[in-house]
Amino acid sequence: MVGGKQRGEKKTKDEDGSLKEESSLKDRLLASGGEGLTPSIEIMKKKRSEKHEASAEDVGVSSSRSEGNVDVNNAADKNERKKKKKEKKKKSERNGDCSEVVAVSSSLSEGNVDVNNAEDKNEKKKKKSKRHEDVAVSLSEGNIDVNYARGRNEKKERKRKLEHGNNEKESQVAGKKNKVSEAGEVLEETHMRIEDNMGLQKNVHVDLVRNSESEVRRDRKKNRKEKNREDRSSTVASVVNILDDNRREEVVRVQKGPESEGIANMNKGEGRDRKKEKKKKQKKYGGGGGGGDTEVIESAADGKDAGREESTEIVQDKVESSKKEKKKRKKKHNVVQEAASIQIMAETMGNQSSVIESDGGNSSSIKNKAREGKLKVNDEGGSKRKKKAKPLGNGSKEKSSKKATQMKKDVETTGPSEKSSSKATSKRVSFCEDVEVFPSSDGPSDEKAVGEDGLVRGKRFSHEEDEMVKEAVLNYIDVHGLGAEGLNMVLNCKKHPAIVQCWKEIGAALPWRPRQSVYYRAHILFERGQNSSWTPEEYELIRKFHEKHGSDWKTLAEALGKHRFHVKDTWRRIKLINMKKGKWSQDEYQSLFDFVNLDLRLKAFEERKTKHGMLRDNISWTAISERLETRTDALCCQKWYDQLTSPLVAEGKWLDTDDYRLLMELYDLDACCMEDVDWDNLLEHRSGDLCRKRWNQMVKHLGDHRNKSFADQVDVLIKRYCPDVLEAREAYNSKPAVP
DNA sequence: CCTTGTGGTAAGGGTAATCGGTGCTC
DNA sequence: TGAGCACCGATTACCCTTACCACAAG
Repeated sequence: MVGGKQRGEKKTKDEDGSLKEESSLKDRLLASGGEGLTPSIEIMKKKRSEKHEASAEDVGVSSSRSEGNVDVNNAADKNERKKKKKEKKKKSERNGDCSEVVAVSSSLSEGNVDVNNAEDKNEKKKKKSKRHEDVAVSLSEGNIDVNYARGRNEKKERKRKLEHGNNEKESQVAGKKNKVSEAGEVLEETHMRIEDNMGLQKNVHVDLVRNSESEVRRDRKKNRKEKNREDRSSTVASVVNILDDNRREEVVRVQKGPESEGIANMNKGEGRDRKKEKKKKQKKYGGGGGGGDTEVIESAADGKDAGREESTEIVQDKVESSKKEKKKRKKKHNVVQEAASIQIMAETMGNQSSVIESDGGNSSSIKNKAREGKLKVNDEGGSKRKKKAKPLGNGSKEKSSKKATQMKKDVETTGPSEKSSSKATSKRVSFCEDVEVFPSSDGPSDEKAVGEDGLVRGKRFSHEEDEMVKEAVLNYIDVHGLGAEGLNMVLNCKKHPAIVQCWKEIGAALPWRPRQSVYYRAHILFERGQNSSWTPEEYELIRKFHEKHGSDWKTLAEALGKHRFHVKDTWRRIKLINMKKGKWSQDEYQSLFDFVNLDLRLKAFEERKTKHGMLRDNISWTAISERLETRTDALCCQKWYDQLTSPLVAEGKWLDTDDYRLLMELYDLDACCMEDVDWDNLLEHRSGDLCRKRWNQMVKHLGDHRNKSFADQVDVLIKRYCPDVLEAREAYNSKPAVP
């Protein structure tokens, strides 16, 4: 409740500030169906239509465009046939041997499907009347996904049944496990329902194919309408006014101070307010802020959820008790009870790894574990890597270790990291702010990872560094004779006044790293769970927990035997109610571009703040994801940088801003096909080959539009890459970085 | 009472690894 | 037509920093 919903509330609460104005700006822009977003396009379109009037070559253009439709249909038919064949093949394989299917079981893929199932189920509970509509929505991604999902669900169904059978056997042994099998039944029923829905979806499928065809026609019609729009100049003027207003507001805002922020700062300013509110609310838990909602939902839930509900209750009980403990800090910590409840959790969840080392273990055993690799360390990364290693990133081990020693030497001369508190050093690291030439996939280079204070930030811990951190902690325990409870004490040193400053000493072992980073890393290394995959039941637990208690990740993490970061990250992945999977739709692409463009535009009026080396454009992905509603922030970010931004940027051969220039030139040129373009003279500072290469990259992410005519493709892309964003980006980049 | 230092935590931007689908070639 | 392979996109897990808070010591 605290996360998404509270954000929604907050937005409405802040209606007096400029946020409202900015959001209304955005609303206005979006309400105009993207037209308002593209003032420069309108200007260009006007120019272009004038050009058309002057020349009499329209016939050629339109004929070439009409060819696009034929291609689309042919391609669609071809794909259709292929898919049917594949499906047949898959079906026969599935019917062949059930046990094979079980053997194939992968906990990860299981998780995926079941999450969807669970989501579907929730939806059904809440909106039973809308059942069929929901199915249609979940399927709206098209034919491929329907078949794909169906195949996967069939597999899962069989697996589920077998697992269910096992659960029944176990249930005779233990009463608690009975509840798990009940939950299994619920899941099974969900599967049945989903399969029923699949039947319906088969029928929907035909319509979808038809729709996609008519969509192409609709797009073309829409494009023509847009071109004929007469009121272009007024739109341009209004948007320019809006932007000017925005500029003025920005000045006022800077003068007023950080009172309210736009989408670009939504995560920061607003987030802070939210945090404060959240804290207050969390303090009031006992009274049940938001508990009312949950109760209603819970009472509405049918009895078959009892199994899972109960397991949730166990966690919640644990949460309540832990909160009481927090309140009565001076009370003795009841280790036995905690361990017992964790044990129950582990049994209920079937999570063998959930038994965290609450007893701390003795230092020697920890050492052994660490050395034997029982405590999971991230050294597998290097050897396991199949994929092409990205050039810089983590860097090779030798390289990083050499660098580390070098840095260590450097820092030792200047003294240990006494000044390493985040406030003292924050925003002092001047990493590459030149967005265009930032190697998109590499992260900061080693040199750039070293800040003015000589501390390394934004660079992953190497295996050697991990070992050093572990060694330092264990050393501290040995030297101070902390014994069996040592690790526990160090990781919770605040509870032990005698060693409250232990991190000063431990952090000194890696003087080139901020103490905070060492602290963080040590917690990860010693606290992360061994079982990294998530079960559908765990997903459901997180949802229910968050619904009731908000972001108290630590408590939940303790109960689940996982690290709180990972619990939190998992929540980030599952929190969107309308989350979509699979291929991105054109609408999603367009929306992503619109929101990123808006964010970049707003940034043009902001100070250019120096951030740490891991950040690139500092785009507010969370805010964008919330608006997009169908993809998580991480997915948006990844889509943007991995696919929509050219890999040529990483190679230093291309700039992000060149995308805009290229498209503007192509739009002006109004060529019918690629051959008509004089690529060599398109951009002054880029070769023809490069321009063509980048064009081909852009076309790759046009989805259905890939089969359209060249001119139509330019139209689609110019709508995505609004030319006025070029100015905004240039304006932002030309500003001096503010620490 | 104020300031400073420290541990602790949530939030958020970003990366690495893996899996499965797709398309190309033979 | 189908097998084999490489590539690419989607997904998941994980990383790391920052901002902020609470609390204790000076």
